[in-house]
Amino acid sequence: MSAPLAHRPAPQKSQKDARSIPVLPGFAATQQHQLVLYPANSEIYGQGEKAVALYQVEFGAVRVFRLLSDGRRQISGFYVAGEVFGFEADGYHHFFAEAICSAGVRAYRLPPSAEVAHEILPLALQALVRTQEHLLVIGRQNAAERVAAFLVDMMERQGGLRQIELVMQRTDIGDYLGLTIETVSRTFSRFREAGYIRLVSSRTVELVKVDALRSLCG
Amino acid sequence: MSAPLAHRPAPQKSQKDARSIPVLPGFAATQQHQLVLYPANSEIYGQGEKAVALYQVEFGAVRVFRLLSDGRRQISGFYVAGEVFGFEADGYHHFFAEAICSAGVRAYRLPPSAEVAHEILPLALQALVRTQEHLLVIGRQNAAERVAAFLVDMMERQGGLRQIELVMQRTDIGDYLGLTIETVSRTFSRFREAGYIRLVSSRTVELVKVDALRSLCG
DNA sequence: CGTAATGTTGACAAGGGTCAAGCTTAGTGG
DNA sequence: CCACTAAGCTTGACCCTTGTCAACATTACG
Repeated sequence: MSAPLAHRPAPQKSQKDARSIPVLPGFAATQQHQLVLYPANSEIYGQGEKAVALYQVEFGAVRVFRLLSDGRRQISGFYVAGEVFGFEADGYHHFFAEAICSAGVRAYRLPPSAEVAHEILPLALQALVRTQEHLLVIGRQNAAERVAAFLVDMMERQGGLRQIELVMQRTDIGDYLGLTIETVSRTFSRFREAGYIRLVSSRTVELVKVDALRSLCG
Repeated sequence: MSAPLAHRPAPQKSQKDARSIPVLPGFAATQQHQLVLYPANSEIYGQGEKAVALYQVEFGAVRVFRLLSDGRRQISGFYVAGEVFGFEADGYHHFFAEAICSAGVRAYRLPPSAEVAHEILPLALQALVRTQEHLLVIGRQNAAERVAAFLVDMMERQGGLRQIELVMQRTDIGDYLGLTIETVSRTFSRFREAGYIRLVSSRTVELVKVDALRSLCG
């Protein structure tokens, strides 16, 4: 399951450019950057491709993941409006990136010899710390702790509002947390029964007892 | 278990400086860098401390890890001669670093406004990719696959020799792979029974069937 | 309204954790 | 040099969490 979708619909360049997300500092208006629209489940880049740009989400959401040969998938991160992804080490992508839902992504072409390194470095370091913290969740926490950490993280990334929209489906959450969809679903149900959350719909969650969830995260 | 060791023996500055590890490019001889000796199990830095330097292992080995409040530990990486660690996002350490065995570590003081960003960026990106790949191992592979991946990785980092020295103990391997020491030990035994490895001693492993191990990794 | 995709729930199995005992090795001191 | 000790490692028995398989419910969509 969860093989990367084969189709890659031709992304469209955006015509209008009314932006709420500021251009990355260091990439002045003269620099090459352009907004591209990706339909839901379309590929933004694939493993093995040459890495030519950094990407910033303008709207929608993106998943970045890796696959094992038998199809097992690990999502290393979700990215929503304002967040940057696409960091690669040796000029080639080691991961896949796909739009979760219809998404606008600004591609910043990388100058061959990066004078923008001092702009990119903080972003890369932040990504590194986030990934290492995720490693702790995956490596040492149980299902309830992982889901709680996920919900709290999502809440904080959506401005701290108690009611959050999960753009991704259960499969994505499972592959992000190293769990099966059944375990994710059951954990949601347990949280609902315990009064920690309210499932407005399967994709809309109200965090009722944030403190309880937070204390679960360790 | 595995709480960070409280004692922090005063590290000694090295007198002689016969080096096999080249100084990081960008940190010229004029830059501030200095070799420090850390005894086994001594702390190099701790979570919450101000991050003032990058570190490169000259000899010995280092573990970088994070703790949950109940003592569960996740080692995000091991570092041996030539490897660099200590990347942090916001000026403070989010992790602990300890010498596994007696280790020489060169500390590169970070200039406040980093002109060396373009030197550091590739290292940070490499660390990011490594961590994301480790995430796949932890999140989606079973015990045998994790241990196989660990052994193959260790082999490659020690020059590809079939006989490798594991400087870390089983507890460290477990906390790196998200497993208990018992499971690590049992998996080693299974590999031995299957003829994949030979346990010369508990810390010395000969990889007899590298291909078998490699195909286990996915 | 019908169909497919997505999500939920239950029964069962298995992989890995926990607890406990014993073994091996290294270090220490008589 | 050997005995004692402690730390580290291995192995076994048992159990629990999570995965697997299956059925069913719900939602989205044509």
